[in-house]
Formats: sequence, C-alpha cells, structure tokens
Amino acid sequence: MPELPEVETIAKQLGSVLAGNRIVGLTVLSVKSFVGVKTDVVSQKIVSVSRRAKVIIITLDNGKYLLFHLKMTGQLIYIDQNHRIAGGHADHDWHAELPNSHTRIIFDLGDERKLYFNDMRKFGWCRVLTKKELDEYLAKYGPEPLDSGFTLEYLKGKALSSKIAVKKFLMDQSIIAGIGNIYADETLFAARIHPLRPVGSLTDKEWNSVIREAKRILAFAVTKGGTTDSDYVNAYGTKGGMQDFLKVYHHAGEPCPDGCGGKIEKIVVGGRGTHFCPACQKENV
DNA sequence: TGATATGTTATCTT
DNA sequence: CAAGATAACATATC
Repeated sequence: MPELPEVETIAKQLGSVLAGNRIVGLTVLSVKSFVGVKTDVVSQKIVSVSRRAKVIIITLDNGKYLLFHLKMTGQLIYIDQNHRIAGGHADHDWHAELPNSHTRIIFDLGDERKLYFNDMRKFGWCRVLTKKELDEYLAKYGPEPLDSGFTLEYLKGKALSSKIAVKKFLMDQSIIAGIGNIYADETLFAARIHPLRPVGSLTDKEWNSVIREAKRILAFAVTKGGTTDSDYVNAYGTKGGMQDFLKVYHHAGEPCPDGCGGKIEKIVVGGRGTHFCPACQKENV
C-alpha cells in the first residue's frame, strides 16, 4: 500500500529515467483508470516527475500534468532494455510479463521503452490536469510531514478539542499529506500513544513525539524504499525494504519489540486494521 | 466459502 | 448542523 515513502521512491526513480522522454503512444485498457483526453498526452515530452502527498505528478512540456494515484493496488512499472523499475503495490506483476490482466494503461515511449500502469482493483487513477486544476487539486492536502509546516502549532490548531481518534487524524490527508495505515501505526507505537486517544487530549510533549517519530520513520523509510523497490532486470525484489523494520504493523500477537512484556494487539479504527502495544501505548493517561 | 486487505469518498447516523 | 462512523469501490489471496 503505497504511502509517502513508496510514492516518493517511485517518483524519484521514474524521474531519473523518464525526464526528457517523449510519450509517443498511449493505450488505455481500462476506461475507468484514465481521466482525460489522450491528445493532451500523446507526443508530449516529459519534463519531470515529482510527488505530493501520495500522488505522482508528471510534468509535460505543454503545460499539462499527468497525475497518478496508486490507491491500494496501483503500480507503475517502467521497462527498457536495461532497466525495470517497479513501484507501488508489491506483487508478482513487478517482474511478470507485461502487459497482463492487471495492466490498465500503457505509455509508449519509443525504442522499446514503456511505462505500464497496473492496478488490480482499479481504485487507482491517472488523470490529466491543467496548472490551474493541479493547484486546486493539491490545495486540499495538508502539509508534507517531512516539511517545515508540520509543527506543534499546526497540529494543535487542527486538533483543538476534537474527540477524533489520533490514528484517524494522522491519516486524514487534508491535515497531513502522505501518512497511511502502516506509518500511522508505526508512528504511534514509536511515540507511545494509543491509537484511540482523542486528538484533543494530547499534550504538547506527545505531539512533539508524534512529529519527531513521524519524520524519523518516514525519512528512514524513504532511504529503505530507495534501495529495494527498483533494480535491474535480474535483481528485482517483491518486498519494500521497509518491511523488515516495521515494529507493530502486521505483528499482531507477537511480543512487543521493545521488550516491555506486552503483546501486540490488533483492533479496528475507522474501519482499518490497527496494531499497537497495549502496555506501551496506554489508552488512559 | 468467505473473511480480509487498503485509500478515498460518498453517505448514513448520532 | 456538524462531527464522527461506516459503506462502497474491485478483486486476489489466505
């Protein structure tokens, strides 16, 4: 499930191979997955690839923008004679023959170079926006957690006396951009805060822990994603590198990794699986 | 067989 | 009315 570090990684890696390429052909296999007019894209040159929140933004030289949201199972896979770069939901498509049954859009870059947009569940999308539409779209997102706008004052101003669970708050993209289920759980564990705590009840000290741990974990994950999400054709992996460093996510029933003697529990918060250590992360302070 | 997984949004409830 | 909760989306995997 691509969150900030994975999207950042694939955007960075795609940028290094895509910049300067011209999109010579566009094949849409799933109408639902592509929102826009093909002629806005075909024959345009790719200027750069960037990221905001969990969205990948490809800047075209006609002033239009190609946006990708991978949602849960979306993937972008670039193939040329020497490279295969895969990012997003990790599964066998990363090294399968392409196109396949999950392929929704194919960008033909000429000379046997192709960019595939795969998405098993078709929740993800690719859309074409003008500069104005892009600005409007991005305006609804909160600050990037790795940027300077992610501060104690900002979070307290948003939380006020709200009773919403801190985990849901962290995953609200209009408050903070890019944090999803995995990193919300990991951040709260590292900060020793129970996921159901009402945001309005957090102390300054706790907020500072959230900020510090979120930044630390996300920045670390970006470095991990950068090492394993992509590679040359004979050495691709099917797991994000961060997998091995997650402490609570997907570890329900196991002893607390910090050796407190507690056991990791799994509950549902906002309809999402939530993992935490009941001993380290107390509900009542 | 059916429960489960996840991001976002639409819709329902309190 | 608004904050909060839940359903819906699509489908492969366990």
